[in-house]
Amino acid sequence: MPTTPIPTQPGATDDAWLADLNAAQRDAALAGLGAPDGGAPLLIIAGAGTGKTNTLAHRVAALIASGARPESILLLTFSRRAADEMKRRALRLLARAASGDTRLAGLELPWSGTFHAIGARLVREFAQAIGLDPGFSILDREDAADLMNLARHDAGLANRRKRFPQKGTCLSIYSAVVNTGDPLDQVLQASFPWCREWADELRALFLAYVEAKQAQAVLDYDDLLLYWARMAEHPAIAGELSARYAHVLVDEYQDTNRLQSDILRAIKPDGRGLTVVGDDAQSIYAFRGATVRNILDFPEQFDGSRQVTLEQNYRSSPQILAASNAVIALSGEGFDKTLWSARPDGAAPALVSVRDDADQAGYIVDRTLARRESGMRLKSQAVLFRAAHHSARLEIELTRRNVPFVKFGGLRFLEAAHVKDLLATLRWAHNPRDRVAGFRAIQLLAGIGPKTAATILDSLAAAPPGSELLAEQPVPGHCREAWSHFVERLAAVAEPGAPWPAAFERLADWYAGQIERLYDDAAMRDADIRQLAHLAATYPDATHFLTELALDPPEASSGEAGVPLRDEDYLVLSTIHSAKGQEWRAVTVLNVVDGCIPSDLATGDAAEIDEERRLLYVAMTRAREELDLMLPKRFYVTHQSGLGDRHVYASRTRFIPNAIRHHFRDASWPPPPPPLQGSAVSRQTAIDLAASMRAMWK
DNA sequence: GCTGCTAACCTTTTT
DNA sequence: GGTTAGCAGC
Repeated sequence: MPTTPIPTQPGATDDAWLADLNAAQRDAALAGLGAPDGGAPLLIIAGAGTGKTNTLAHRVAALIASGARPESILLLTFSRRAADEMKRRALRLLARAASGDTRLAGLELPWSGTFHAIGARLVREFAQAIGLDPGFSILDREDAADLMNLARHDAGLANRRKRFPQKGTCLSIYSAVVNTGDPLDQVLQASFPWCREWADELRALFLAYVEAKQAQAVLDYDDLLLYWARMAEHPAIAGELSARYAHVLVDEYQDTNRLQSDILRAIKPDGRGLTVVGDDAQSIYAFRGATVRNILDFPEQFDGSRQVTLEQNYRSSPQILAASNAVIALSGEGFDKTLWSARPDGAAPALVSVRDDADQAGYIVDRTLARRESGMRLKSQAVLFRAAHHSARLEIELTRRNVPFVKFGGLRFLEAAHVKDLLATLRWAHNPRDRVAGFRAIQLLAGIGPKTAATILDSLAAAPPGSELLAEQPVPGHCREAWSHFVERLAAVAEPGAPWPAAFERLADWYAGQIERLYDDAAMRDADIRQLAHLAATYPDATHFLTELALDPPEASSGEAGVPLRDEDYLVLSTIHSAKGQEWRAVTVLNVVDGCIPSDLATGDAAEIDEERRLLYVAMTRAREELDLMLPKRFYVTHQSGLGDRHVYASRTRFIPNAIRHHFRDASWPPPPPPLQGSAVSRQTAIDLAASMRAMWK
């Protein structure tokens, strides 16, 4: 550990490594640095493209330079990618500040990651203290919904005369209650009014769901936060955590929820040593329980807090920024800030009218290729959209014209049924109490269905823990041989000290043998299984593999082609949500029409509409030089058979009313055909082509 | 009790 | 256009 602090105190503003920061950024990076307790609570309001990551990285570097131990810094970001980026930049800065000081070699920031990932680590660490099996497994959203469904059936709610909410809806309601801290009735009233009549049944169902999770030693996503928050209420654990983390830094604070702010308050009750960064104008996760109140009320919640506002935008041309500012200015409450840009002028953002989906795709492929011709790599261009399926037509067109692309958001690798099959099997091998995993895994065998699976799981649950009863389970006679093969592979991968990833590869081989029977398109799925085995080799053991896969899944998917290699060039397709924190030279936003932005499904109340407006703002502010907003005139109605032609006419999004129209320029595609004017030759000279045609045959 | 078929339903964004 | 519940047949 460094013993002599590198001479970087507040005020030492002439240090070379701070020279790239403007005054506000420097203020944010260095505030309260000398204070032994980390200094006053700090709120950094960082507008889009104002160098937020860079500023935070400088602050992390400055903390370490002034003597903070890297393991005393808790850095909470919205993705592991963001955490890695932050760490990379901070280390580079430190190296510069110390001019090659060897003490900095190999420095790590061990406590950086998402709330959920850090929560998983801490809950595992304190598991014994809170009466939890440290070997607990983590349910992703689908697994959690499956478990909810089991509880739903057990409670006899699945076949009521009047339809009871689906498993996914039940889970959403449960999750909303946990994350917002609001009572069930209020959540139902506000977000699920059509389920109000089921309040009592839902309450009973949620109790059964919680009991099932506890009996099976499984945690869902919400539990990672909930257990963290609740255990941090106990003085002994709170004391330990606040002593351990002298500095807590939170990125994207506008997208945190009530439970997350509870956690922060438990670790840093007076907010000293706490830094939060965010932009209320980019809050887009209310549907997940995030509340913009966390950031808006920060000054009231923490006495004596300091606030720094970053307003100089380094990303976008003044034209793009002006248009984005105009869009967001029409929204209501927020911190006062006016972004300005010193970047060179560019073209005004375009509102591109096209006939329909097909023309929209055609226009984008043409423009993308034209930009690449003029030297802009595909990777510097992105297409953004509200919902994952909006890009379907474009994906077809890109494939047809051989333009490589990678899609972020939407259906992921891990959600594919075959990948889930194999992971469930591995999970069950490691946690035999995990009923959802077991239920799925057992039924992979031919001739075993839900009834046999349930019988086996019941019989195992009744058996003393650790017994070797698996092989003797009552499977039908014709499955006996297959069953013993299965049990043997399971035992091999679960055995303590089993060779990793070799044991998993054997399990994958076994599963590959089942694919043919289970699915029609076996070849593609087989390739995915091999890729999964490949991925497994990059983790030290099964627990890390399963935990990190559930929390930081590989995020890109690109159809059947597989993820292109890092150095290949490809066009980026992304949901707006997944585009958070990124930027490209040219950005195209699909379907900027009412019904898509705002989504038809999110026009309930003013707050929802405002969130959709911020979504458009986030999309627009990703662009550096060129921004196209697509306006397809005609929308095909999706729910019709075959080659139906039913469609509706769409209109420009309500977020760009005529009052701010002057920030945009109009374009359309395909371009109108050139007027038939012609030259003098074409009009006057009479050449007898007809005679020459006839002459050919004479 | 398993498997395959038909009929009905819902359709966003993510850790 | 995809998933889920219920039913008939093996």
